[in-house]
Amino acid sequence: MATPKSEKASDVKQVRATIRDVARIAKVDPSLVSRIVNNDPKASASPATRQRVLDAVQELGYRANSAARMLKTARTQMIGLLLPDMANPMYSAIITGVEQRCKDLGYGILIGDHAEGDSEKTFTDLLERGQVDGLLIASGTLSDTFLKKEILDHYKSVVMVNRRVKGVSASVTVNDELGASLAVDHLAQFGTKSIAGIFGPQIIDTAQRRRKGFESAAARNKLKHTVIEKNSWGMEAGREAGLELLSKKVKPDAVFASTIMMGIGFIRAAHELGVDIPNNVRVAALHDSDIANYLSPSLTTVHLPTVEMGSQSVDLLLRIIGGGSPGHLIVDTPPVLVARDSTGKPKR
Amino acid sequence: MATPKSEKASDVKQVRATIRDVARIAKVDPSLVSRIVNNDPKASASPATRQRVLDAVQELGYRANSAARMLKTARTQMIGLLLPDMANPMYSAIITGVEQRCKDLGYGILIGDHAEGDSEKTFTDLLERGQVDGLLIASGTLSDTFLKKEILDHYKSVVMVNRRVKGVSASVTVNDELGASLAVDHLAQFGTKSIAGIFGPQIIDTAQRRRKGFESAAARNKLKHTVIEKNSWGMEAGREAGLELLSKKVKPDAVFASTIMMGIGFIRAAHELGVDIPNNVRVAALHDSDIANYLSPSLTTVHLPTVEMGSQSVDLLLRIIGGGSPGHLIVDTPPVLVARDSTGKPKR
DNA sequence: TAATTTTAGTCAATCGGTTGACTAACCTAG
DNA sequence: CTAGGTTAGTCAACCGATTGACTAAAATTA
Repeated sequence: MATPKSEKASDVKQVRATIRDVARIAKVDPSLVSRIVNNDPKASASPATRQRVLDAVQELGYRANSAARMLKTARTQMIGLLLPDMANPMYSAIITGVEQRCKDLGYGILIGDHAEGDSEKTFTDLLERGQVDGLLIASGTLSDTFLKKEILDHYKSVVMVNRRVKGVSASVTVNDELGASLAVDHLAQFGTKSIAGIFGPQIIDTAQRRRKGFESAAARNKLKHTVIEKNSWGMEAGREAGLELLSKKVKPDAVFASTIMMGIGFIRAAHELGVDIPNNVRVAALHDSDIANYLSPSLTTVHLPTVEMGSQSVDLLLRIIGGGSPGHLIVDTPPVLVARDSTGKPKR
Repeated sequence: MATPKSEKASDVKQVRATIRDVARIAKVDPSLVSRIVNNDPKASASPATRQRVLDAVQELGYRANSAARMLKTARTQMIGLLLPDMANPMYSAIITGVEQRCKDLGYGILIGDHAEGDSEKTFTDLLERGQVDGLLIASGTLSDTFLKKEILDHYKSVVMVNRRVKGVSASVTVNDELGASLAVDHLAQFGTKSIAGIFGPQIIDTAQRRRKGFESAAARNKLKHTVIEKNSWGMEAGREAGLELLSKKVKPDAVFASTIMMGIGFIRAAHELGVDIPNNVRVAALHDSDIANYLSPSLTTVHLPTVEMGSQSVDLLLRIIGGGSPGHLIVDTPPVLVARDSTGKPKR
């Protein structure tokens, strides 16, 4: 019988090395291995021993079994991220931020995308599986009362992202109000007399803040302003609002779309009605995304620090998990106006 | 001293009931509880006992600790999903499918979004943490050789989504070739003489299949056809291709964009050059998404069964995890043309 | 009725790491 | 030279669920 060459790169699924394997090779106790790989300050090992352990870890490609660690420590090193809709660029920016930060901190992300309707099941699943140390909720669609009830029931570490819910004591938001007013200030520069704002449901605090920014900036700029409130934040809502506004005899000089999706819908409506942007009406929207460059005309937006919002949500959540105090954080990176063709060149 | 009312709804984080708690209340051995809750056929319990156990489970709100279960069974009930870019509607459709199926089957999704560059780290992290039973890779950007090397090294259950890689024995794709030819057939209906196709890097098999479908359909329809190969699949690549094509003296009558993002970029280029769609040039793209309705003109697309691709990937992966044989699956839901304004009305 | 099978359930080892308590050897200071 | 303190490391009890092996009683069969 031929001697098997060696164990390397065999066709057999390799059995993962355990801490005991490492201990055996390094000739130490498993507990010492554990302490060394985890940088436990209580680990006292001579440099030589430490090196032996590290070498053994290297040689075997040892990585702690996360299930065992979870079981013992009651920590999963994972957080749940609940989103309504991955396709929305706002949310994908948030994910990016969450992902970056989690990667740095060695946390995994368990995702819960919930399309309309089944939201509640996903949500409770994620919680009840008990596979996450905490939860980030970036959902504009779940109702306050549902959130409150479930969250309080399960009493978990939860951070709301881009929204605040009464009864939930932690959130991370951006300065929506300032963002909205930047857009309005910009729109006001063109000899503008009247402006319309298009908003999502005002039951959501984010929409309220945007509206507040819109109204105060409009007033400050002495613009005649009107508000349209739709019952969603999407492209269709923006288009509908656009059709309403632009089919009137007196059209507004400028339009503020409170979400980029609404801005896209608005541009579409203008095309349908043959209204020229920016000559007949100027438009700016909140939240910047690459797509804004590829619309015709390209869409002026206000860049919100959404990626930062994502990463700071992670920080806050982990602080809470670690026993720290919750709180309501507003990302301090300021919104920035990104002027594009939909607002044309400023007069004057 | 006041007697504490009861344990309900206290301010203390509730300790999760363990299987022993259930066993104690139901007056049975923990092992029996385990067998009953898992529908183990070996469980033999009288109806009365079974009911007592079920009641106790209910009463305590018992849910098995997943870490403990993972540890013992060496199954995590989670799969990893590696994506290059959540913002791309193609990928968000895939996620939707994956999510739906996973939810039905009680699997969790550990997400790995990898922006350009750090791809490799995310990838290996996900694998090495050993927190997933298998991996779905829907990345157009990771190189074949890297994938092959890493995958073979770790010898894991892996399914490629929307792409095939030599050396990886499982994949799920859609009928890209048919999709492309549907678009070309449609574009050929307008007295079209010449057509151009815009593609991403032809090292990726998906791009190759699309090109093949384009060329054979163009030939079948007796169209003079040219191909532009860009080194990415995004909006900017589409725009650049558009600028090239449309600034020539002789423009093609029709353009096939092999991705919707390229289609968006192409429309933008046409606007920049003042070329009217569909009167001067018609365009259709592969992959349908809501955004297509809101472009101006709205974009004719071919709907690909991307959601199905996602869910069928899960099925295949779980089959492999369960010891089944891998294979290359093509989703059999056929692509469907969705005619919109960018191709105008058919002549004749 | 005695032998055998089935039913109903229990026992105990195990998965792989972690962590408080403990010990033996060595070092330092009085 | 020895008490007291470090240093280097070991021991063993968990964490919570699963599962093969086992037993006692009940039901069936011969």
